Amino acid sequence: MPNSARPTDAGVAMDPRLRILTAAGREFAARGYEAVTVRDICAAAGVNVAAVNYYFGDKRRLYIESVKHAHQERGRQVPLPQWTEGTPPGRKLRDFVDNLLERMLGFSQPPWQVRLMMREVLQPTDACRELVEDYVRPRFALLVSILDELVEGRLPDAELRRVALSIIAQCFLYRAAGDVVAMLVPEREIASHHALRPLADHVTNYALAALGAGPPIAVGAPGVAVGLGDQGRTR
Amino acid sequence: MPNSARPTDAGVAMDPRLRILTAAGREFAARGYEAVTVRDICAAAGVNVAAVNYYFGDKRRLYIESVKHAHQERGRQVPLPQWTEGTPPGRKLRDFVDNLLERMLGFSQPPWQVRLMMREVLQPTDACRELVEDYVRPRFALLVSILDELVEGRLPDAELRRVALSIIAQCFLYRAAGDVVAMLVPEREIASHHALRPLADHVTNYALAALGAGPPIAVGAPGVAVGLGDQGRTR
DNA sequence: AATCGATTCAAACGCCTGTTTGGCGCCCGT
DNA sequence: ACGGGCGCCAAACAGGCGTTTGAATCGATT
Repeated sequence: MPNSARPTDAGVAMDPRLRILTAAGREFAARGYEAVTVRDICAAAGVNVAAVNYYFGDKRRLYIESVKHAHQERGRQVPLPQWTEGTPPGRKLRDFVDNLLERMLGFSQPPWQVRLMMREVLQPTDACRELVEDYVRPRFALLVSILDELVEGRLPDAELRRVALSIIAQCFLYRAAGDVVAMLVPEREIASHHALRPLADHVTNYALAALGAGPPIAVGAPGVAVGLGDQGRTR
Repeated sequence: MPNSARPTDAGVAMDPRLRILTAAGREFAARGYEAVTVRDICAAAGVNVAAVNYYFGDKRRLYIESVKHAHQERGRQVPLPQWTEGTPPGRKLRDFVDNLLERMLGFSQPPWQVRLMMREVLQPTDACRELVEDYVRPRFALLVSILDELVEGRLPDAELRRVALSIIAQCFLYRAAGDVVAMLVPEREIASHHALRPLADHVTNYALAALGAGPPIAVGAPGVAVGLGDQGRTR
């Protein structure tokens, strides 16, 4: 693996392998595996067609590598907040939802990586099982444990898992079906009610209310959480 | 091998146009537009390759037609229940969720039609906007009106729409990401907690509790709705 | 019987796909 | 200094793609 690129080179030209990897991720995310040609990717990455086979063997393996790569990148970009011993579970839930939405909708960075992983979720391929075990399951377990803490052990695990899925589902919808949601909701409402923070508050309050750990959904200032119940509260 | 089918033949051999339409729907639903070849479809439908272009012009238009066809078929298969004047809104909500899940998961019939429409939702093409206006929007409006009735006008429309999306999201998750859900939940739990009826109850109860129109999620017999609140109740 | 339009077919048409090839030039170890 | 190997490339490859063609077949009408 001696490399011809000047080791001190920066910016524009990086490791061709990496250029291919990110270009492939972007393309696959946007248009799907079958619709993207090796030539597309190589053009976008500024390398020769043969480079894909040289570095990755074939298209399929490039795809799998690009999914893994995107997943790693994403994990690095949006880490979970650190909680102290005394952090109340309601606060943790709020942070968790906030973090999940930030990851999925990614207002602060290009969300193509999530879109790529979303494809795996929607139609699992070889890369999927690995992705779930490494990335999804620990998160899911964390959410369940937060909920458990929240209801102080009053609910069986099976029930907790269903509630956890209900929470994830709401974040999932906006990422996976965002285009359709935008068609169903008046445009001005998107900005005011469907931005990241208002959404996170809605999902959290909805869950807290359903669990009896917060007041019912009520009329109030649209985004700002209304009535924090007895739980610790956000920023 | 010239077509032996008498015009009066039943069952096996029907209008070739229709055979192509359903074969195409099945294939597109399973593997996506790009991955499916015209030759695949024609082989499955038992017609010559040229038939696609003869009846539909080209592959793209066949795809659009197959989406529309699947949508119509699906609507015919699972009609909404009829409500009388006095039906309480809680009951309506329950029926609505039940119906939505039945449509989406389709325990009673092959769900490939839903899968096809799901593809449109996840990555809209030309067929999508039409699909949303004809099929999704009226349903969505109905759900919002049920919720409005439920809270007796105490919530603004924007809030109602968010709650409606939260409900839809939960049904959506199980259809779109069913494979991953199955990986996250213990196998025996799938049958007991994630069958149609228990799921519908969970989603409904979750919503009722969040809106303050029912008791919080509580421990109880796993599937059967526990505590119907003050709302009218199911079958 | 002859005619006509609609339907079906085998075969072929370009084009584009993923992949392979063989050679060119550059760095690096000895 | 210099050969060997590594990275890179233009070009070519075989096969599959969507689509077109022109003739064969059929049923109903004249």
